[in-house]
Amino acid sequence: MNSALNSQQQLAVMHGHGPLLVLAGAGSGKTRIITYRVVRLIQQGIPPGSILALTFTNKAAGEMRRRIQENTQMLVFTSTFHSLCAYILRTSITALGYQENFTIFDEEDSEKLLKNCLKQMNYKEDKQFLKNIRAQISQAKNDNTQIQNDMVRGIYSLYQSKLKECNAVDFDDLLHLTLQLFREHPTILATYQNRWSFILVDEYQDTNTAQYLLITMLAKEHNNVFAVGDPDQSIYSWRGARVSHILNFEKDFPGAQIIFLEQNYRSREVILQAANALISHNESRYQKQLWSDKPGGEKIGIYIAPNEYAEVQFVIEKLQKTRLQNLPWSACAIFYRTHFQSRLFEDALLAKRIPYTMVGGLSFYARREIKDILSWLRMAQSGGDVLAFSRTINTPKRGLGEAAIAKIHNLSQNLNIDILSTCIGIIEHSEPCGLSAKQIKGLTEYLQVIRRLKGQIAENAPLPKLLTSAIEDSGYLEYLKEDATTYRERKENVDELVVKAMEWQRTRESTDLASFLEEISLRSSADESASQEPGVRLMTLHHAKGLEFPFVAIVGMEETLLPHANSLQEEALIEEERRLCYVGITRAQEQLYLTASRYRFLWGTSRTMTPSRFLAEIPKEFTRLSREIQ
DNA sequence: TTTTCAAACCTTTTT
DNA sequence: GGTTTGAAAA
Repeated sequence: MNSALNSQQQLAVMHGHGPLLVLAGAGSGKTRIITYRVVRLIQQGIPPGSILALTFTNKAAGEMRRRIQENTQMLVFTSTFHSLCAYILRTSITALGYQENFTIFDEEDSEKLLKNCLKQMNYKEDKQFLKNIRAQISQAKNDNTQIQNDMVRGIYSLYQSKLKECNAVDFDDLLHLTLQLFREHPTILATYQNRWSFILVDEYQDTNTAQYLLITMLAKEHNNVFAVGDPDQSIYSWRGARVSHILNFEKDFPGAQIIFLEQNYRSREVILQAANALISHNESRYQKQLWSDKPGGEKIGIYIAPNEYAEVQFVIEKLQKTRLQNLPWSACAIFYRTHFQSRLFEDALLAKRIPYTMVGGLSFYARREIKDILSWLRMAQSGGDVLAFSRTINTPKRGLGEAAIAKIHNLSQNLNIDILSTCIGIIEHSEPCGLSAKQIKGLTEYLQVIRRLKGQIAENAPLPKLLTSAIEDSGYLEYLKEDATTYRERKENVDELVVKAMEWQRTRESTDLASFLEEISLRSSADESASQEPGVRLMTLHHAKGLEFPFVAIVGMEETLLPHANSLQEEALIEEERRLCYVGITRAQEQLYLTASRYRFLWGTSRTMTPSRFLAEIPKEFTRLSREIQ
C-alpha cells in the first residue's frame, strides 16, 4: 500500500517514536498520511486501542475510521476534539459537580441563557452587547485565560452557575472543563495518558490554545504526537486558533522532527502557480513552494460582471459547459465568503433546474420544530434543563406564559430543587406558587406527558417510539396544524427526525437517548451533507477546507466581501482573508473561475463594488479575462 | 396572556 | 431587502 507514496510521505508514515510535525501543503495527501500511519502502526503490532486520531469534523473522523477499518479490520478512536471531550466528561464530569447526564447547549441555547443573565443583572440586552460578552467568555475558555474586566467577569460567573443549574455545558466548556478536570484530577488524566500512547492530529494549524493544552497533557507520558497541518491554511483565528502552535512545535515537543510535503497531487500547474503567487503576498509566513506534476491546464477564468445577476449567469453558463464534458454536477462547487451570497445562486440554479446541495447553512437540528421536539426529550432526561422547560411548557399553549415560568423558576430557586421537581411539588404537594386554576390544569397535563416519556426512557423504549410520543402525546402535531402555511414543511421535518432516529438506531452500538442527543449537539452543519448526494455544491470558503472539485468558482471577489469589511483595518486579518482565498483556489483540480461584480444590492441599496485586491495579486500570465466589461 | 404591528437588525467565517 | 424581535393593544 505504501508504494503509492513519495519519499517524504514514506518518511512520515514510517516514522517511529517521538514527536513529528508534517508541514503539508494543500493537496499533498495530508489526511491520507495520517490514515496510512495508523494502519502502519497497527501492522507493527501497536494495539488499536492505544491510538487516538483527532480531526476537524465528525465527517472526516468517520471517513478516517472507515478507511482504517477497511485496511486492518480494527476500530480506532477517531474523533473531533469536542467529541473526545464529551466522551471524557460523560464518564468523569461528576468530579466537577455536574451530573453525568449533562446536556450540551448549542449556540442558540447558550445565547438565550446569557441573555437571561444580562436581564437578571439589569444590563442592557441589545444584540451588540450580548455578542460582545459572549465572544469574551468564549475567548477566555478557548484561550485558557482570565477575564480582566470586573463587569464581564461577574456576568461570566453567573452564566456558569446557571449552566450548572441546568446541568448543561456549552461548546467551549467541553474543552475548558476537560482541561479543568485533568488539572484537578491527575489520576483521571493518567488513565487517558496511559491509554493513548500514539496521538495523531489533523489540521494542526487550526487548534486553539485549549486544544493545544489538551494535546500536550495527553501526550506527556509517551511523547508520541504526530501533527499534520499547513500554516497557509489557518483560517480560524477568530475562533481562537493560533498559528503559533504549529510554528512552536519544535520548542513545545523537544526532539521533534519536521517533514515537508510540497508535492501537490490535486491541481493543474497553472492553478497551483496562481495560488503560490497569491499566498506569497503574506508577510508573516513560512516560505514553501508547492509544485504539481499535472502540467499545464486551462488558465483561470476571471470575470468582472456589471451586476450580481450577470455574475450568477456567467457561473451558470460555465457550469453547463462543464456538464457537457460528462462531469456530474457534484464535480462542481461554488464558494462564497458569506452565507447570504448563496441566495442568488440558489434562485438561479432552481430556475435552470440544475440540482444543487448547500453545505452548511441552517442545520437540520437547528430548526425550530426539531429543537422543540428534542427539548421534550431533554426535559424528560434532565429535569433541570430550564431552557428545554421554557421551550416545551407552553408549546402548545397551556396558558403558561413568561410570567408563569418566572413564578415556577422563582419557587425552584427558593426550594433549591430543579425545575421539574418544582412542578411536581406544585401539583402533588400543592406548593404555593400563585398560579391560577387554569394554569395548574395546564401544568398537570404537561407533567403527564413528561411522566410518560420518563417511563418510556426507564423501560429503554426505542428512540423512534420516544420521538413519536414527544410529537403526538404533547399535542405538538395539533399545534403545528394551527399554522397552515408552514404545517406541511414542519410536519415533513418532524417525520424526517423519526426516520433519522431509526437509521441512527440501526447503525450504532449504544442506542440510548443520551448518546443520541449528544451526537446531535456535536454534529456540525458540515457533517450533515451526504457526499453521495447529487448536485452542484454551494458553500462558504470555510466549509471548503479539506475538499476538492474538478470545477470551482469563487464568487463575490470584491473588497469588503473578500477581504471582508471587518478585516480591512488590520494587516493580520487581511492575511487571514488571503489564506481563505488560497484555500478556495487550491480546492480546484481542473477548472477555476474567479468572479466579481461592479454593483451589488446590499442592505437595501445598490452599492458600487471594487474588485478584490487578491485578483490583482494573481499574475496575468495565469489568467484570462472573460468578457471584458467597460 | 396572546396577538399584532412597527422597529431593529442584518451580512463573517463554526466545533 | 427580508426577517426577527419587542412593545403596546386586545
